[in-house]
Amino acid sequence: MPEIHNHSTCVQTALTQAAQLCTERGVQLTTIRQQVLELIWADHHAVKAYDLLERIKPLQAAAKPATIYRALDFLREQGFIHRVESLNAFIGCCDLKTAHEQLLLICKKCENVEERHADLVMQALAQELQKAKFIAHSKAIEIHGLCADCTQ
Amino acid sequence: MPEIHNHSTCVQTALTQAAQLCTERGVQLTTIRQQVLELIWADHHAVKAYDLLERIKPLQAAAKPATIYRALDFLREQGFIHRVESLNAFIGCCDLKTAHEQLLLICKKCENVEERHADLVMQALAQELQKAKFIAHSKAIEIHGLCADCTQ
DNA sequence: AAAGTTATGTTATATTGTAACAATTATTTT
DNA sequence: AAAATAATTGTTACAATATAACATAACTTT
Repeated sequence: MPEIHNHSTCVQTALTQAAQLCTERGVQLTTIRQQVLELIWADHHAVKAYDLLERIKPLQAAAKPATIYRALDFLREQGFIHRVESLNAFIGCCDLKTAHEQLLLICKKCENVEERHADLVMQALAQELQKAKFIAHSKAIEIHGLCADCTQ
Repeated sequence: MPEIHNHSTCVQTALTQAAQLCTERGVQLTTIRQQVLELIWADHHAVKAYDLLERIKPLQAAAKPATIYRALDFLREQGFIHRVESLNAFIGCCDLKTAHEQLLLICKKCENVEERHADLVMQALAQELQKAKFIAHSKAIEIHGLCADCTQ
């Protein structure tokens, strides 16, 4: 995330694109799913499932763990969010339009998660996988440390 | 893992090196810790904490979750094992001597986990991190898919 | 409208991981 | 060797994360 960034635009773009993709794909962005997606986009931190559960309760009094996990499953299948494996948490995907692999930079201090394309890394990785004769289905590259803003 | 590999040698090396490093470092490779390390090295699959708990019970009747998690913490601190974040599981580290980053190739079929150095990937990653001005403390690169043996 | 599909409600439970404090064992200091 | 200190383990309880299974409701297609 650049220091200066208009977050409401950021969220609006994500929600609009998600809605559009759902229409194209003939799948339903139901109220619950949209609310979960909005809650995930509240900031650039990774959010835990049970935090989402607490946050959605004012909107969906009947919400239970399954409510959240089902919405998360859907949003992941559609590629709208990523699971941060090393945190058991979730973040909104910054680039719904172009298919891409995710390199996640997770700051220990501000807890922001930045998603980067990192084409060169992915290229080197593809080579390495070829060498290993390994057919990749999914890739998780998660780096923990300190982001640019937090290392002054 | 190469198809042909003498696993008992593989395990022996890991255990011997671990014991030696513990002596050098002045830390204790206690019975429990050694047993957990051996159980992790039983094969090249990632092992779950509660599976380890079941497997250690014949040897340590009093074993409880904390018993396992403490041993796992120790073994990780010493760099003898890795946590596979995307599986909530653990594997033995194949290279105790040279410090290195881990690229983990996780086969969905045979469930073997192969650890590779992947210097080119790490180099590209270092460049990307520099570009992002991100100071890395830990790196998890986990690829799920089909290994060479399972793609015939 | 009926049938089929998709989504949600609901209860219960499985899985993964930690906190806190007591008891024991190992190591260092006297 | 005895005492003091540190490290490890025992033990109980519980927190946090995630899924299964089945009932009900809502949409879609015919």
